[in-house]
Amino acid sequence: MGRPRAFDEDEAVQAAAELFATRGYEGTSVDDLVTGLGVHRGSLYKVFGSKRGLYLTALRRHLDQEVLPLAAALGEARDLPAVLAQAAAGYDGGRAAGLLLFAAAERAPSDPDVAALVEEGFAALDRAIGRVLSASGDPAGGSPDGPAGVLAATVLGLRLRARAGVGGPSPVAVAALAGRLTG
Amino acid sequence: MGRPRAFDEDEAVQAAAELFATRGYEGTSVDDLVTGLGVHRGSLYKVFGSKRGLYLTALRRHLDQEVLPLAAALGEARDLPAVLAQAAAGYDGGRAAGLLLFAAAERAPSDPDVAALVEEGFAALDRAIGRVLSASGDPAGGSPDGPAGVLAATVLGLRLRARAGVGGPSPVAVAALAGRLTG
DNA sequence: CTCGTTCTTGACTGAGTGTTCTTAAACTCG
DNA sequence: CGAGTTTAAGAACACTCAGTCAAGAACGAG
Repeated sequence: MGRPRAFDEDEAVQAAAELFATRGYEGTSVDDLVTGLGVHRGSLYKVFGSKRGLYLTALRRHLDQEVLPLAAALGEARDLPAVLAQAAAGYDGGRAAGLLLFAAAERAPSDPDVAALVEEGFAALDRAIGRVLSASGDPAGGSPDGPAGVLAATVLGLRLRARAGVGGPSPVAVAALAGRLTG
Repeated sequence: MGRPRAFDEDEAVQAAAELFATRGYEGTSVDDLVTGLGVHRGSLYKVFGSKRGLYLTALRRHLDQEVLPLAAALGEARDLPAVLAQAAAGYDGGRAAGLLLFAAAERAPSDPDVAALVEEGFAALDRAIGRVLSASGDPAGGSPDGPAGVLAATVLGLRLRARAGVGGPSPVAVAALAGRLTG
């Protein structure tokens, strides 16, 4: 009963994720969200409670629908160079690229809830790369504080360079370096 | 002639760099700067023209006095594992850690002047690591699109993880992985 | 001292911030 | 058709934003 909702909640969250991923949390105003999502102010606050609530929802969705599935797919692979090159090129298909990155740099230091989500995303990347390393016969591959964490950082750093848009290593160079570790 | 300036310009720029590095560009208001620097609004605008002008000055100073000297020092080293571990732990001694990181993620995509400075900082890291690789007898060490760029990305990613404060690889793990590349 | 210059000071501007409120519209159920 | 409930709509809230202004204070030069 009651008046039916005139917008799709998941679509709105996804659109919000793209805005936040592009301009960051502080750089995205509620007006931007209202315009970009086509959802009225009052409705946003009724559903998500606050700008921060919408942000957390968007980040949660980003993890569930983009990061974790890709991490799972990476973990199935056996070829480390290909995995790293692919992950660095676009861990989420470019849809909301940068949300996790931005969350880590901008919000996590001062927002524990964001930090928890960021940690979850990082851990998923660690595990996926660790699985590939273990499958390649790497003895320390599965360790939490092993090479997997460092390589996950490499993926993040490559995406940061790509985001800054100032040029950086090509996928070939990434694959070449990864080849040295396995070969 | 004229009334003498009541504040040290370089001190003010450094304090601004620390604020921007902590809260980002959008997250730092002019009021924050006025309070944190102890310099009056009008004086800030007279000297730096705008908030953006002060930001560019702070980033420029960060590169000149923190990033470039450290990159030069790194390039003198011969031990890749030690270099990477040191660079990842604190490429600027922790003073304004994160300014370059934040600039790359937040401002570079939409501000060409910031992008140019970020590129300059990245290139310095690339060259420094490339020099170490070449000194270790790495054939592709000196190439611009070689392993050095990927390892510089690793350093950035490690600093991003550290900034997020959610745990990450230890310096030991970093050194161990670097050891595999040289040994 | 006076003049010209530079810097400081504090109040001020209009636009933008996240959030809330009231009223009307759209639906289900009896 | 109401009654009850949920959402949409638009205005309004108090506050903060980046940036400006005119007036005065502190200097060097003549």
